[in-house]
Amino acid sequence: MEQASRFRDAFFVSAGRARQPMNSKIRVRFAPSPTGFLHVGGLRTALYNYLFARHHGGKFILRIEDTDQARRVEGAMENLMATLGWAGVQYDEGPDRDGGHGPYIQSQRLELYRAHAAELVAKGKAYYCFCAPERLEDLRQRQSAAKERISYDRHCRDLAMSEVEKLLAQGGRSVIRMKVPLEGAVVFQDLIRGEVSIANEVLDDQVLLKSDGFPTYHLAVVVDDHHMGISHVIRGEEWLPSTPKHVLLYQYFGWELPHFAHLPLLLNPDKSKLSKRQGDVAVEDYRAKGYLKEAIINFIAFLGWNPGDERDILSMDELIKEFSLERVGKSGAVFNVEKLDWLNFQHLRKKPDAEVLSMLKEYLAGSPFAGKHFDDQYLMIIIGAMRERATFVQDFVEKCGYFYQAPDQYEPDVVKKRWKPETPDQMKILAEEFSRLENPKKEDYESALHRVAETLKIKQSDLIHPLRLAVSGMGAGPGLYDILIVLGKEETIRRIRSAMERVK
RNA sequence: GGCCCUAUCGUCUAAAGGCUAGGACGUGGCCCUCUCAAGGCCAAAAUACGGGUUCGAAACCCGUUAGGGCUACCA
Repeated sequence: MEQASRFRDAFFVSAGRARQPMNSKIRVRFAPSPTGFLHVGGLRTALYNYLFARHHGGKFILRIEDTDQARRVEGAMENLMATLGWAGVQYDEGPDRDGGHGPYIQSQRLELYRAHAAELVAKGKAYYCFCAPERLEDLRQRQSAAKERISYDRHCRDLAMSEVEKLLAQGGRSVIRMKVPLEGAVVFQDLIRGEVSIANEVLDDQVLLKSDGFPTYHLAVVVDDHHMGISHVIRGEEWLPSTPKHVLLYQYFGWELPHFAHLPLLLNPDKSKLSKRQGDVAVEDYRAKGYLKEAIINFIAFLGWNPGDERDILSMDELIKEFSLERVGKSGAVFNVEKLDWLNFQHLRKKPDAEVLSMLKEYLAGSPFAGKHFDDQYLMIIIGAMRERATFVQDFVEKCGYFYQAPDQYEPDVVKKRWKPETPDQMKILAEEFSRLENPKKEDYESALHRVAETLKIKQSDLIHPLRLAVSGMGAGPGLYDILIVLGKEETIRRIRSAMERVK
């Protein structure tokens, strides 16, 4: 495909050395704004950056874009870093990991942005604007009412130098805006979308430096990406329309352009941009629900990318090995939880027993059974019995509470179907037969039940189902004899007797 | 409204102009079976529409339609 070859050309040019994909010059970044929890879309962007960097032996940088003081949320940055760490998306440079390109928090780089804004003013590529917010609001309203394109009317673009100096001396509020050419167009290459072209006339004279002295995203991202040596800007598609402004800024500064790759958006089931109010979007939410990081990473990686073969369960190492921007698709992907559940099941199954055990113990500690002690050996048998039935670690408890506590109720539907008038008498005989067993194994329970069935001239299943109900209170679960082994002879008999009295 | 992006089963996707459009989740059925699962087998299910280009189009071009994104002194 044309797109693919374009990508290779772009890539090898950037590598500076043909046919040499391993290049330490590759530097990418994830640049979230610390306004809350890490969004799953954000995690995917971070992941693709990370995979791209690792695949090519480059560096992955975390940069905090906190240039909007109003939206600042206390602790959000720490949370972001912790969640990234939990997910295994490790950055090489970041606020707490200096790589010589810091600081990695934009609010600590204000002087740099001011200097660069001043440079553009001096070059005639930007200008001071003294328009009041009220005037701009009014302007937008009028444009909107007249169905005109909404943009700044460039009121201050051609103020005389003397006028500017006078207004500045008066100490009025001012911003610095970029001077967009009135004609022509910006054309740039996107690694995922190919050539993108936008006419200059539809571009706004974007504010670069706000009146509070902070830069806007557009200035900060260009300045930082340049000074941090970013080779590939891999970010969400929502940035595609403002990329021409960034391209223009690179030109104004005389800097080399990085490669751009705009990722397709993650979507709600109704295909709108993934958002709150249509389900969980914070990575934290999924973590709290018991999803494994392996499943989340695997799932998110496949939303917009695939390895090109028919594998669908991949580890982080395999993702690193297989990942390429060439195989990233162009259209948005719906985040559908059913497949995530299946992947969680798959990844949980792949975990060694010992690891599941420690996760189970951790979960138990926060459960209603926290006060009770269950030894490891006991829990291990439960894990063995429940593996094929557990999608989440908590299923080892919630789908089989009877392993932790005698049933206090019996599922009415199952009672109706399996518990006949003659059942209590049969259970009594069965309990007596069990009581004669010594250190019974699975087979011993089985043959004991078989003997009772023969004696009573009934089918084994006429005993099996009521017995399952008696010991578990449920109609579904592991093989009956597996349950009995876990419970042990005494507990089994106790539960049979209890059920004889209580099931009705 | 303007600009930009996108369009293959319900969902995630494969097919780089040439097989019967392949796989996965989910759904339904069958097998296995003491239940529920797991596993196995089978099935239903898609190239948005209309024009071109071509011997040949899901693929390339144009248009239409639909969806989405952006349109701030937010990022």
